[in-house]
Amino acid sequence: MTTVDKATLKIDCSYCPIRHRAVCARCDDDELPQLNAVKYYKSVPAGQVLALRGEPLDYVATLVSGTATLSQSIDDGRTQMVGLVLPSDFIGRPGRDSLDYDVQAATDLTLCCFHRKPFERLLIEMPHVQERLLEMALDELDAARDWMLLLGRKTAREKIASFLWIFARRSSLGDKTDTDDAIRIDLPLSREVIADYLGLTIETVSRQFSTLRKDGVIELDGKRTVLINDLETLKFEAGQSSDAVFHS
Amino acid sequence: MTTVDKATLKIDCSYCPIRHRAVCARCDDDELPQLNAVKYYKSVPAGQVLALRGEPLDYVATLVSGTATLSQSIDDGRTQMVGLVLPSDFIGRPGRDSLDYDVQAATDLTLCCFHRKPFERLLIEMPHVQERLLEMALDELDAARDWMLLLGRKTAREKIASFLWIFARRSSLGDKTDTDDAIRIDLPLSREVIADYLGLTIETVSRQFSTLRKDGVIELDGKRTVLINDLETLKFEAGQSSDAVFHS
DNA sequence: TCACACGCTTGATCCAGATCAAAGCGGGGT
DNA sequence: ACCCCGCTTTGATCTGGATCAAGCGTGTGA
Repeated sequence: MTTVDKATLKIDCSYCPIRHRAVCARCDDDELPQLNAVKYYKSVPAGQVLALRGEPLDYVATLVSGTATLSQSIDDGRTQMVGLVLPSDFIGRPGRDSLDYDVQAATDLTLCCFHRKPFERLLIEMPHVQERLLEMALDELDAARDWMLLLGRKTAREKIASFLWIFARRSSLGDKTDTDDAIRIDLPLSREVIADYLGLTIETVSRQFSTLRKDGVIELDGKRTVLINDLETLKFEAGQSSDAVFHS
Repeated sequence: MTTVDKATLKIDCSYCPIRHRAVCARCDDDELPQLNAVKYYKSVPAGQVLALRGEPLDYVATLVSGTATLSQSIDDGRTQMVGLVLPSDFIGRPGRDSLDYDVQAATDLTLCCFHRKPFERLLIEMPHVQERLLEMALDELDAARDWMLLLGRKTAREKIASFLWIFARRSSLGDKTDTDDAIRIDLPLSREVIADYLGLTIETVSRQFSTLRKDGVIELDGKRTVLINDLETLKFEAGQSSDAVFHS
């Protein structure tokens, strides 16, 4: 809504890097023009707030690049991150004009946006989008429930290990080098955001990073880069079984 | 799957007590026969496990009466409840034959079941069901995210108060006596299940109930019945703002 | 009628993680 | 080059909730 939005060149959906993972994943090629017609891109600088709890939001969007956070808070300042938005994830809620949490850019973002009303019409006209949205919502629900186990029952060390495990798994899938070479992770989040994500304080986060390093589970290269030598060890530290099942 | 299932008389959907809240809520009356044709009822005794993490489940269902729990656990025994299933809520995941968590009857249950495959066909044929399912999934996601704030950032006292607040709000809506008469809640859950829900131990749950009683926030009548004199006080104890927004 | 089992409460103690406090240490601006 | 300023690490201490350990009721079956 502020003037920070900067329209980006509109790319044809067929060249979109997340074409097969986003809300449009199930669309046939001949359905794409309909989406193309109403979508628009938006760039958002790191730190900007995209939506505030309860405030109207007139668009929905797919994240094309960058990382955003979803968070809830209590008035005394306590904050809990309730979701991480990664490329191909969907932002916004069709059928309601405000969200129950805040959305903020953790890095610079590129969004593929739709005004809410046209998008809701689209949902009815294109069942493939609706189906995919349902599937994505159910996946997010499963992820949220995994996170509840972490928040309610895991120790600080397990929390940090689980957190790293998520990124490690994601990047080791990316390169398809499924082997056990060391994995390098660039965390897009500050210690404070990590703490809010895990239900810890920054001091505890920092200490756990240090002890995991001393114990040889990880190596640190600067503040934001983590090297993982052995995925199995990390998985073990994360509390094992919970993340065992792995779909699609 | 075991022989404990007991078929119940099949009731016409139009007389169903949850007709307007469940997955069928948006269906027109002339769509109901399609549902009627494939649904079947099932009674489940308290304590029975409906589904285990990762094990195939050949049906999906709407809960008609009773209370069920969704839970995750780590092998060393730590358990976290990740959802409460109340009448009109949906159990199961279309498009996947197993769940990521365990489902267990907390009380005797009545289920309105569909075999999974026919239900998936139904979803495609009846967009109203698909739409409603999406809406319900998004509502659950919001609820899960509220719960993440509770698990990650609230104190034991706030957790107990929030827990009671959920039931209080639900029952005060039910009777439509929106006034501030004392509200009586019959908890369908044991202390152990409450503890697993809130990420606490039974001892802490018990102590917090006691101190809330001493502080005059609640009264206890037996182990499972709670009286709430003043909803506002309870809401305050629960950490206020977080639950402020209230849809539909 | 008893007893014993199970769910709950209450008490005593412990400890993981919070809180309070003080250094490091980059990186960007002048 | 230097100096802030914000982020991070590390140290010292405190504390809320966990853990360990008895009791207490009440319902159930012998």
